[in-house]
Amino acid sequence: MAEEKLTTRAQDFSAWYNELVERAQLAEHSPVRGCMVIRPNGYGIWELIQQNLDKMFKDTGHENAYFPLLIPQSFMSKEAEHVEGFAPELAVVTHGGGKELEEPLVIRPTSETMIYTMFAKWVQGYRDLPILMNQWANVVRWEMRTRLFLRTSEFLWQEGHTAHETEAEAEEETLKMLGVYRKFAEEFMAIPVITGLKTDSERFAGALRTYCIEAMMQDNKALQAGTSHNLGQNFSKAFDLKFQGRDGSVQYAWNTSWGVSTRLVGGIIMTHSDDDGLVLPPRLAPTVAVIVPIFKTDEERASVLEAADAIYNEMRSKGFRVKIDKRDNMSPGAKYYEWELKGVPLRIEIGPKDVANKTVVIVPRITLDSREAAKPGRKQKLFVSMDTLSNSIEELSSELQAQLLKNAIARREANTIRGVKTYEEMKEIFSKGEGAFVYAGWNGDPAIEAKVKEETKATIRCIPDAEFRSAVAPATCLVTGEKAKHEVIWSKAY
RNA sequence: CGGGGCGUGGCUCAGCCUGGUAGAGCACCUGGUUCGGGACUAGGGGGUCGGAGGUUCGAAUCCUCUCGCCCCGACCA
Repeated sequence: MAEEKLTTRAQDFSAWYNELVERAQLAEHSPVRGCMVIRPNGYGIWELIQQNLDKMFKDTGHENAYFPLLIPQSFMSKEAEHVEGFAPELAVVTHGGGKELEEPLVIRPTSETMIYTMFAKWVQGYRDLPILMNQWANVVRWEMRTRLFLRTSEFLWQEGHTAHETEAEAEEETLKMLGVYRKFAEEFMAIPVITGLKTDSERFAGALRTYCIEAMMQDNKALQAGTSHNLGQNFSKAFDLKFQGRDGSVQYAWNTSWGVSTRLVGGIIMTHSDDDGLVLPPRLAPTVAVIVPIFKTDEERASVLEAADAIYNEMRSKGFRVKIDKRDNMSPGAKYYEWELKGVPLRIEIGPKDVANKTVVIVPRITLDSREAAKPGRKQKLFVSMDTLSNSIEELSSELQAQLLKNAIARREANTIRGVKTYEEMKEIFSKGEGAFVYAGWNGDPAIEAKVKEETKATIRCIPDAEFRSAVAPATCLVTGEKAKHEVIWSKAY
């Protein structure tokens, strides 16, 4: 017995998450309060997120740039709501080179103020628009309570910033990028998301409207996985971002900003992983398959390693992210547990019998409905030919990817409650720990939203887009009984 | 910032009440036997007990102060 088992999700979801992140060597707490060190296993996931999202941004016409970490404090206060929203969580640099600075510099919590200052210099006429830009960066928000990946004082993210000639164009861009996020969540992270509009209380400080993608974690709490803001002319007016229009008049530009962060890694963990450890969607797994050679005698060792190496080299040359585990101080069983903990989607076992048969055994990290069921209490074992191994890896990867999304959708639907009749009923639901997504009518009054938050800890995650709404829209506000203005989703959230 | 808990080899923790300058399991190193679901065995290396001050012949242990971390709450991606 080497390692003890993880705390299970049922025992303590929060402890399960923390143990998993550390034991799978994704990240750990740094010597600096609230900041995390992202280890290679975790950073590899982020790198794949970056690569794939970056391609999607470029395919939609955006370019990357980089703006500075430090922002003059005065910039922050130019937009009234913005400063109010971010002031409490700013880290401020007051000294440089041993001397007190004339004006303190804040470490960016987000870069609107710096970026629109620069955009203002670059834009004179309508022909200079649109500007479609993105940056990959770190930001700092001095959070009171932190959790690895989900909320840390410093985090990595991308922030897209655009400037447009018209309000309609800005709105189109805002929704387009929300769509990109949704596509990425579903196709790469295998996380089903609900798109929708934030209420005023959850809106980005300084935005006209904030749209979001919301996902349900395994404890039925919501995770805001990405946001896309229509900033209107709030920042262009604050930063004097003007252009001369087609009619000759001077106008303020229309801006959008949108971002996702390393929080997505936390979302992937909390959506798919199980009591054995991390489960990763193949498309974002730094290692898609690990080869474990098995042998007893020296002769077996030689032939098995030769075959395993051949397979390894062939798969690498074909571009598969595979690893081979040749450690000789560990039994195969111990290796299985370790790679399962680390979330590798496919395990390829190769022993003397396989070498003789020109086959390997592939064990998928989760059960695939598309394959023959395993014997009770056992894992699925798939015997595949060495000759067609790359096809098998491709097929199994996409089956596993699809299975994860399917499982996540099923779980979300099973924990979604529509048609709640009374507020008491909803209170009852949220008092029971498990949580849910509760669809209900709302009269649009922020005071009601605040009251419910106070009494249940649940908040309005979003006003869902049409495709997510109930077939029959709730006619009345669940709390007041007045005519409902919107159907909204209530949930506890991270 | 309020409430709770904790700082002792890399990790998890015991020792503290009833002071006598450290101990276990895991991990690590070396050898042998093992290896298709968490191996066994023999030997070995590594800590001055978060920090500072105090009491004492003597402090991981008692006292004071301090720093940090974790959990719960208010705030948030």
